[in-house]
Amino acid sequence: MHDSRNRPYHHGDLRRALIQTALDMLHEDRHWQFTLREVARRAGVSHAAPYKHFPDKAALLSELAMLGFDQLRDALLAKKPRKPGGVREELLAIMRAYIRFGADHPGLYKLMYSTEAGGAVPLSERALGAYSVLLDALTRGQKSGELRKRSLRGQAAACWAEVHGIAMLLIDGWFLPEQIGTHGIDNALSSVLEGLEA
Amino acid sequence: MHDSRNRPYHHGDLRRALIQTALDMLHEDRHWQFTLREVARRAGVSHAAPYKHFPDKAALLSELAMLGFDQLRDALLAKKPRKPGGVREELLAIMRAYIRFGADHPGLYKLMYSTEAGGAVPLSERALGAYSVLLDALTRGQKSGELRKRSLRGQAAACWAEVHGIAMLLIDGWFLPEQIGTHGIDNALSSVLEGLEA
DNA sequence: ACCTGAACACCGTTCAAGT
DNA sequence: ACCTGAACACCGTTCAAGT
Repeated sequence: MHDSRNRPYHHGDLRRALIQTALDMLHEDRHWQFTLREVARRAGVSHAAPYKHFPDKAALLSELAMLGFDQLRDALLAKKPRKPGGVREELLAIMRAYIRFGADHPGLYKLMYSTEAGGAVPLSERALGAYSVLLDALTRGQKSGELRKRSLRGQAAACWAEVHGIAMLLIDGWFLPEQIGTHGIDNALSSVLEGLEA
Repeated sequence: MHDSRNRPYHHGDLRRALIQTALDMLHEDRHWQFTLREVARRAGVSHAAPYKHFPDKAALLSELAMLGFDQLRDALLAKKPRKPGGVREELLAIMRAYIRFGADHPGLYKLMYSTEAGGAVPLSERALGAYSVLLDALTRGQKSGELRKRSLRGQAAACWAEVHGIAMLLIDGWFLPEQIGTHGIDNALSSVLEGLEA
């Protein structure tokens, strides 16, 4: 009962197709409350087919979250100024890129941080990839004397919480972009950075 | 088919009982993914009974979120230092109380900020109650000259995002309390405040 | 006025059976 | 090896019927 022209019984790469379909839905809906059956439907397979590639729905969500952290790391690395410049500029660029990633991928971003979704082990290897971009910049800042030589973890926590907070508030509509704007966000980021500077 | 001794057919105050039961479950489970049927079960009524008091599940969640913001406002007001003191001490106390509220009521806190849950209008009247505690302190700080005379909204955004970020990261297990600790959190808060000071 | 029980259209998940 | 279709135990929601 399948269309033998362009839908063979064996899908070929259903695992990848399911992931891509889910990513599309994550982007359309701005949240991760989609059903596994709907993903299967859009991928053109029966609702039982996904279970041959993922043990359960949580496993698919977890996979998506890990891919999200990879994308986030890449987004942060891409925004690193190529010219030497000050560490402050670099940190600002990283934090802006972080917030933009959240605003651009609301569903995926919320999934990445939701324990209900995947039971992803906090600070798993994949999340550390993105985190270490921030940590590296702070380390350089302390070495060059631009930042106070305080606990790296504390400084990282301050930056991370600020960008995570801004991203979440933006995504959930608490910061109206036309009210707070890029200007207001930059002010908030500057406040945090000034507190770290020597 | 009901127990006529202590469970009359007419519950009496089922609406309040449903809210209290849901609050209990929110506290037990650390998230708001409970079922309405389970709330009804624990309240000792049929799964259809809640619909006589709330149009749908979202309405109950919305009610819980609004009560949460009231509680948050009370928690912030309770922590205001009674003696004059500096605005910095006052802001620190407010921010610490905010984070503690989130850590102490993880399920309720996440519900309050989740758009998926209630479709609660962002910055509704009830949320403004808590927000204005922060805004008032910042206003006093600008008037007394302790804080730079910049955009109030920007300063509030910086503080709010920081405490919201810390609360969310704590709740979801990204900040291990034994690793970051009260010390690390205070450092993060100080970084933000120093950026606001004149 | 307030609550129940059956019913409907969904889920996530399992499993024998098909190709 | 990979997918389907029926089945099970759940949901949220509705509605006629009971008290």
